[in-house]
Amino acid sequence: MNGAVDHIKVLLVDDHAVVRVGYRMLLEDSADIEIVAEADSGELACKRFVEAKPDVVVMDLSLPGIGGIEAIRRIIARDPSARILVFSMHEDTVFVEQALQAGARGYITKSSAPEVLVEAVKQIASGNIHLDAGIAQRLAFQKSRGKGTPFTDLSTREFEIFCLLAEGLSTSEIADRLSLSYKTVANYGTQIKSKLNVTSAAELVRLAIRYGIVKA
Amino acid sequence: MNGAVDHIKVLLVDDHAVVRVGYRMLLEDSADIEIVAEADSGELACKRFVEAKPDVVVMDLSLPGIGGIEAIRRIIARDPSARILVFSMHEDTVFVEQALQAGARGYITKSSAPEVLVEAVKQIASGNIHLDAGIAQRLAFQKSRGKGTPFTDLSTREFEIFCLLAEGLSTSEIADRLSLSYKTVANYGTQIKSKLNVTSAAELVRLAIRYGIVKA
DNA sequence: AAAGCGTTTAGGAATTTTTCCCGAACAACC
DNA sequence: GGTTGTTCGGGAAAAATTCCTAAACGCTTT
Repeated sequence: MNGAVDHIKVLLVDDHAVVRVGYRMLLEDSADIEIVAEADSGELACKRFVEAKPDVVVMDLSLPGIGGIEAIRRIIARDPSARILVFSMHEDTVFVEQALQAGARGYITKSSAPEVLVEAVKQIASGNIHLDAGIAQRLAFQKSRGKGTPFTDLSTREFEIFCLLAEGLSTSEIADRLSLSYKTVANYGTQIKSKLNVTSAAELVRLAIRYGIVKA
Repeated sequence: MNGAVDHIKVLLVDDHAVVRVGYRMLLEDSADIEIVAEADSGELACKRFVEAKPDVVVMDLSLPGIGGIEAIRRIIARDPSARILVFSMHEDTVFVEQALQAGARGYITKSSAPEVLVEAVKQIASGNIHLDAGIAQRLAFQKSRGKGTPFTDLSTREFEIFCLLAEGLSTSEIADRLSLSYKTVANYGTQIKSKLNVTSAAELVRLAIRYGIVKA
């Protein structure tokens, strides 16, 4: 089933037609790679996958409709051996986690050198996985302890303070509202950021919004 | 000075090499268009512009270093007749406003059909302006109601730093990226919050997300 | 040409916030 | 009874923010 594949059939998924042209040109420069289908939405990607039976799917995450993650999930549901390479502009580990959990076999960013894309496609075609080096490192660090949604290992109090921070309250305002020492809240803040693996208040807020905990 | 140009020399500016390959292929499919230079940063774009004297600059906005808006401003400062087409993934009118104010002659998004890019380059080469239809409509609608965004009284530099703050970069990371003193960026941060009438980083991020400047 | 204005840049100093390290109190659980 | 996790907060150092000030630059206006 696995092992070297001499002729690699690829399905390209990206909502920007111009970008797809770039991928196509780059990949077909390799004699053993052929683009057999393209899709500009998650739904279409699933349909094209069934039709074209590609060896590798190269997929952007930001897609109209069901989105890239859900598209991966559906393709994997149909064929658990599907080989999907995510080629996203998001370096955020939350996306990587989601993509891998959905069944992707690789994740590289659009900041990668063009050769990296070709290399990754070949790696994945032959049954390996391929992660961007920097991302793999961060992910490993993150995964060393903890799993599931980022919030599962927050305690009740931590989560409460997290929500207030995400809403924009200052440390002293929170201390006031919860009748806690300023120090306590400040220490919680540090702890929360550490647990959620973010370095700034901004990232914390975006995480909260992404998970619907506060609205923008 | 204007009128039909039989041979259009183009400068391509985008930080992703893969994407540049796509543009190049697409544009050079037209016999009368030639890519005479490429750049992957704002600074390099300015340098290449002086060297190559292109008829049209095709430019992404999200660039490392000084950023796309500032790059436009600098190129226009050198040559007010420069013809710059912005080819961005941001559909938000805030960016369109900033780009046009900086001197761009056109704005299309990466969701556009490939032919639109070619068409826009030709339009701009012959002295016209070219705005994506949907964007033009929204911009006109907004202007008609006199409903300015909260960001209109941010200067170019302020807006640039605002975007980076909203993305979650720390003060020192921004200083590093823009080659500015830490103090300068810190002071900008205070100034920006004051102008936008927010008191915390969290509120700033939410404002940015609400207006589509950064994604959650 | 000179004057005025806005923008960009940045230092000084005081203050506030964050971070890291530590420990106590308390409940729960095996 | 010991271990573990949660809550709470102090101390000290480090980092960030705020407010004030000012130089340099380009642009406009008189």
